[in-house]
Amino acid sequence: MSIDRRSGCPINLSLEVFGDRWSLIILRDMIFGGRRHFRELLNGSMEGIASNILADRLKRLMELGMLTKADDPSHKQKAIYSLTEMAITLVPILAHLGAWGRVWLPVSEELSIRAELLEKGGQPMWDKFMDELRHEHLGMPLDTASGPSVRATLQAAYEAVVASKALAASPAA
Amino acid sequence: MSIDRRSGCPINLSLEVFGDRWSLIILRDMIFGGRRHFRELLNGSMEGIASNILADRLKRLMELGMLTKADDPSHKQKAIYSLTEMAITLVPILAHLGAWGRVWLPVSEELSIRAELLEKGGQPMWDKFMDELRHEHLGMPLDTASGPSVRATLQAAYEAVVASKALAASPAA
DNA sequence: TAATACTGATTGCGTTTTGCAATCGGTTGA
DNA sequence: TCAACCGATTGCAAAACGCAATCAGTATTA
Repeated sequence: MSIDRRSGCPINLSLEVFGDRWSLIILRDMIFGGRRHFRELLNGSMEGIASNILADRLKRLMELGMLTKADDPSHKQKAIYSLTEMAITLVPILAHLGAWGRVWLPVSEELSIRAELLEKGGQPMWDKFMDELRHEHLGMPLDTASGPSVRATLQAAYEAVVASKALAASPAA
Repeated sequence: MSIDRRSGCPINLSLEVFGDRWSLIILRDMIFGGRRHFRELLNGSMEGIASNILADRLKRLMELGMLTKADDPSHKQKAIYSLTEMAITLVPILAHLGAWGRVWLPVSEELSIRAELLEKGGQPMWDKFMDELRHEHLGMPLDTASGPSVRATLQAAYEAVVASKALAASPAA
């Protein structure tokens, strides 16, 4: 379950960590969707991840040091998953990945608005976002507590696009 | 063999293109190693790709528009693979991936020197590199023909580290 | 001219990983 | 008491993978 070590190349090792079809999807949902529980990740998954795959990937990501797990005080059986610093620093990679996909692949308008804003925001926005994630997942103090959170900003933009598309679909309603 | 389209999310679609253990490795060898032929990719692969997997991925990457294939005039049976613009614009992603891996994973010194230089060079170096790749693979004119090529610079740094490590291993020789 | 090596693949086969559906024992709130 | 929910786990089929052997055509060279 741990890393293969086919070679010591940084790109290869990175691929061995999240070079599959689900690991980055899970991290994306935790980072951008704010999901912390198994069921949130399972039912909220746009791509329809299966529960065994989710369980396997969560375990693997924990072994690799990308996630930690803790008991949720509100529910004895509930576990809460947290991003580690290692996972939080993926934000720039996810931003680039989204930007690349937006240019070259048949993305949907409402799902790409986040990537567009994140790309335009650039490093300052990524830094602010990572700072917020450190606060949320690692309990660190917020350095730059200014204005609405990056996640809220992205989410609001997403919902605005969804609303405007719904309006365009039934303008008389 | 084509894309799944589990969702229109840019990150998901990007993962469907190269979210496996080999596609990015092949592109890495073409971009940083300058490999253009099947055998070069097969035998030069540090991670030891199997020939059927290589054939499959080359075909898939062509279908996705990341590669093109042409006859090599020097050898009637030789095919030469070229990167498309779509693949060339992966350079910043590969740079970030390498930088992240260098920080968090057990990379080897000689294989991470390239990632280090590419990270330090930043966007200007990535632009220069992409310009060189466009020249090499797409026949475009070189906009910024100044100094040694980025690939040569990275390669020289790699070889210097290898040499210094060999010296350290047998100092009296 | 004949032998040898190299070209980009393809095939067969056994192993591993993946995806899906059903299910698990325990917890919670009504 | 009972249905809904919690994080998983299991069985099973399909796909992907890794490896070795092989292919036909081409170039090199003895």
